[in-house]
Amino acid sequence: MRLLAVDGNSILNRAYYGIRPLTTKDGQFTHAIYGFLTMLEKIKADTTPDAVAIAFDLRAPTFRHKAYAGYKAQRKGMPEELAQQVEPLKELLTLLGYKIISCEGYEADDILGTFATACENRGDECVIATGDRDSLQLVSEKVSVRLAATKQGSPTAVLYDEAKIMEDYGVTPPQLIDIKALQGDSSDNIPGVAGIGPKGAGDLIKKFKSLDGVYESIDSADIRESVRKKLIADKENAYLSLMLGEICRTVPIDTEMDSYKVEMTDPDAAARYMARLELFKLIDKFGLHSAHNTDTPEEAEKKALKVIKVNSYSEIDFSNSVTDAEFNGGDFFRLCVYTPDAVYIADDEEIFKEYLRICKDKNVYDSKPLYAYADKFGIEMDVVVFDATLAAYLLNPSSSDYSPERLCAEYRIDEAVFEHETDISPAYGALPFVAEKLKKEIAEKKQQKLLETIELPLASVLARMENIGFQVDRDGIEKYGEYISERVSALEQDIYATVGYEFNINSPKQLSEALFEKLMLPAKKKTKSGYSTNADVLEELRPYHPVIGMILEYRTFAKLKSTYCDGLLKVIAEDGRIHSNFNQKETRTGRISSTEPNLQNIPVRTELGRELRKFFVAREGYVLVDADYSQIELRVLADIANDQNMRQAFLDNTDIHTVTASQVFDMPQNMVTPIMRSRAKAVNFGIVYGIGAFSLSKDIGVTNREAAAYIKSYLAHYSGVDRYMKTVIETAKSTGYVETIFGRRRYLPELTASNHMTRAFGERVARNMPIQGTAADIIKIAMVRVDNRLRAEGMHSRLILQVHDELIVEAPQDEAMRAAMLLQEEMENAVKLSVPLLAEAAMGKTWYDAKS
DNA sequence: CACGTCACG
DNA sequence: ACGTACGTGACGTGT
Repeated sequence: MRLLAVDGNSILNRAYYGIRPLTTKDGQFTHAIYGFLTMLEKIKADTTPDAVAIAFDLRAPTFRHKAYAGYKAQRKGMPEELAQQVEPLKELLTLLGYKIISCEGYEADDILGTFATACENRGDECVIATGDRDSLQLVSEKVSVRLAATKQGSPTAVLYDEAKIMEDYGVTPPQLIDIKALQGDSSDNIPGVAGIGPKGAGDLIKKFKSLDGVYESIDSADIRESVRKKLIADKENAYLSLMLGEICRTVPIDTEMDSYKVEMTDPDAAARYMARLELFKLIDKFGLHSAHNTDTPEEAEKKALKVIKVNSYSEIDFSNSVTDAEFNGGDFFRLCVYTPDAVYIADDEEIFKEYLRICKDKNVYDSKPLYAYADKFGIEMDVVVFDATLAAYLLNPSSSDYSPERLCAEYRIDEAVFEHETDISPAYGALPFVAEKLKKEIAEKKQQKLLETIELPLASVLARMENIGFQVDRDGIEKYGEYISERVSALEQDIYATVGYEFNINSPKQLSEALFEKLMLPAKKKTKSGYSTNADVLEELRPYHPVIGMILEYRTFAKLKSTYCDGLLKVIAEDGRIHSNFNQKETRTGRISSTEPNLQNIPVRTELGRELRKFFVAREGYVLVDADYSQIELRVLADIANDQNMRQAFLDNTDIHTVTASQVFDMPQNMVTPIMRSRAKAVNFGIVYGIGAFSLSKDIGVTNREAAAYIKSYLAHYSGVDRYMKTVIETAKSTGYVETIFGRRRYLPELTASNHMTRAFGERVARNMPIQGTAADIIKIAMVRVDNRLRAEGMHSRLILQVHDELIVEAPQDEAMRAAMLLQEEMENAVKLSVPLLAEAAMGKTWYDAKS
C-alpha cells in the first residue's frame, strides 16, 4: 500500500508564489487554490497512491519545541491574499473527498514525519509531497519525497529518494539534519554555527558523519583553525539547532491507511464550490463538467428536455426561447431553438431563412453570425432583442470565454438533461435559464440601454462590415514586398559583415549575444530572460556602433515584410478584398478589436509604412471617405472630470496641447514653442493613461524631477482633472468597478491587492478605463447611426472599417460628398457632452489619400 | 505556449 | 524597496 502525505502549507505557498495571480470578479484571490489542486493532481497521477493525507499547520505561529520559543516567532505572517485562500482550499479539498489533518502544537512536517514512520513500521510506502527541502531528512527505503515547484506556471515535482539525495548532497537523509544544525536556517530561526554555510557544513558532515563526529574530532588536522574557532564558539547553538531541525515523528494522530482513502461523496457540491470560486478550468480537469450548479440541489430537479426535429417553421414553439445557429465553415448546418421544455432542431436552410426574416423579438445566443448570414443572402433582418454573449460581455468584459458551458458555471445554472440521445452539449440546453439570469443582472446593473441601443445594433453593423471587406491592390503589395525583401537581405548581409559572423537577427537572444558579448556594447535594460534589445535600448546605443542603425532599419523592414506584406497577402479573399473579423467581446474597455488580419494597426506613423495604405483602395467607381475624431479622449476627460479650464479650451476650439503648454509652463499661448507643445502633448497622453513621472520623463527625455514638476503644474491648472483622478479611484475602491458615462463596467480586483505594483496598475486602469471606454461607446453609437442613416436614405455607401477614433466609408463617387457630410454629422452628434465633438472628414481613392 | 518585439489608437 | 502609462494583435524564436 502507498500513502501520499502532503504538506499543505508548503505546497500552498509554492502555488501562491509560483503562479500569476488570479481572482474572482469581486476580488477573491484563487490562484494558490488552483495551483495547489493542479499540483496535487500531478503528483497523484505520478505516484498512484492508495490513500492521501493532507497536513496543515493548525495556526501560525506554532512551536515545535517549547524549549526555544523564539522559533518562528518573528517569521512574517502570510500575506492576506494567501491567507484568504486557506479556508476555501480546505473546504474544496474536503468536498473532493480528501482528509485534512492538523494537530495542535505541531507543524505540518511533523505530521509527515509521523506518517513516514508509521508506514515504515507497517511495511507500507510513503510519498511525501512538499515544496520544502526540510522534509528530505525523512527519506528512507520506504519513504520518498516529491519536491514541488512551478516552472513557468506549470507544476513539476522532482522525485527525491536515497540515491538522489546522495547524488545532490553526498550524505544520507538523516545526515541532512546534522548539516542543517551547522549551517542554520534564518527563515526558520535556526541559528546554526555562525560563519558556516551550506558548503562548509556539507563537507564537515561528509567527513565526520554527524554533528557528534565533528565535535569528537574537533582537534583533527582536517578542520581549519578558523572553522574550529567558529565551531567551538557556537557549540551550544549547534546542538540546539540539531534538536530544532529534526522533524518530530510522534505526533498523536490517526495513521491508519483506511482513514485516508479519497472518497468524493458529492461531486456536484465540489463543482458548485469551484464555480463559486470561478475556477472553471478545474471543473473540466476533475471531469465534473455537467454537474449541477444551483446552490440548492433540490431545485436541480428539472425535467428532461425533449429533442424535436422539425420539418417546418410552424412546428417551433418560440416561447421563452433562445436561438443558436450552427455553421460549418460558412455554410448553414442547423438551427437550434432552446426552450425550457424542448430543443427544436431544424436542418432545413429554408426554415432558417424564414426565421431570420421574422426574428425581431427573438433571444439569441450569438447574433453576429446571424446578421452575417442574412446579409449574405439578402435577407432583411431586424436587430434581435437579446444576445446572451453580448449581455455576458457587458456584465464582465474581463472574461475570455462566453461559451454556454462557462456561462452555466459562472451564473450557476444547471446544464440540461436531454430526453433522447443527442450530440448537443448539455450547457446549450440551459440557455433559456442563462438568458433569464443575464437579463436580470443587466437590469440590476442598469445596462439595458447600453445593451439595446449600442451593442445589439452594433453587432449587425459589424457583421456587414466583415462581409463587405476592404479592397486591396494585390500587385501593389507584392511589388512593395519585393522591394522591402531586397532591403532586408542587403541589411542582413551588412549586419553579418559588421558583426563578423552570421546569426539570426530576429532572435533577441542571439542578437544580445552579438551586441553585448561580441561587440561589448553596454546593456541597459533587462527582461525576464536576458538583456533587452528593443527599439528604446537600441536607440540609446546608436552612437556607440554603426551596426545599431542597421539593426533598427532591419527590424523596420522585416516587420513590414512579415506582418504586413506576407500577412496581408495571405488573407486576401477571392473577391480581392480583405475581410477582417471585428470582435465585440474582446477588450476590457469596450473597444472593438480586429483580427485575421488586424486592420487597426496598419502602419501610418512613418512614411515608408504609410505607403502601404496606398494599396487599400476603393472599388471601381467608389471612393473612400475617412473621418476621425479630434482629441476624443481629452474631450471625454474634460467632460467627465468636469474641468472648467479644459472645457473652455475645447469650447474655444483652441489647440489643446498649446493650451496645456501655456498652462503648464505658465506663459501666453503665442509664446509656446514647438518643444513645449510636444511635451505638453506627452503630458496630456500620460494623464489619460494614468501617468507616472518616471515614464513621462523617459518618454520626453527630461529628468524625473522636471517630469514631476510638469505633472504637478498640470494638475494645479486642470483642477477638475486632479479631483477626478482622486475620486475615480476612491469610488472604484468602494464599488469594485469603474464605469463609462453609458454604464459600461470594468471590475478591478487589482485595487485590493497588497502588492504595490498590482495596486498601482489597478489605479491607472481606474483612471483610464472610463475615458477610453466612453470614447469607445461614443464611436460605437456613431457607427450605428451612420449605418442606419446610410441604409434609411437608400444610399449605397457603406461603413467598412473602424480604427478606434476613425471610421471609413466606401462610397460611390456620386455619393461621396453626401456620405462625408453624413459621416461627420453623425460622429459629431453621436452624443451631447459638455464640450463639442469634432470629426474631420477627407476622401480619396486610397486609404493613404483619404487621411486628412 | 510564453516571450520579446513592434504595429496601431 | 520596487519598477515604471492605457488598450489591442501578429510574427518569429525557443522551450
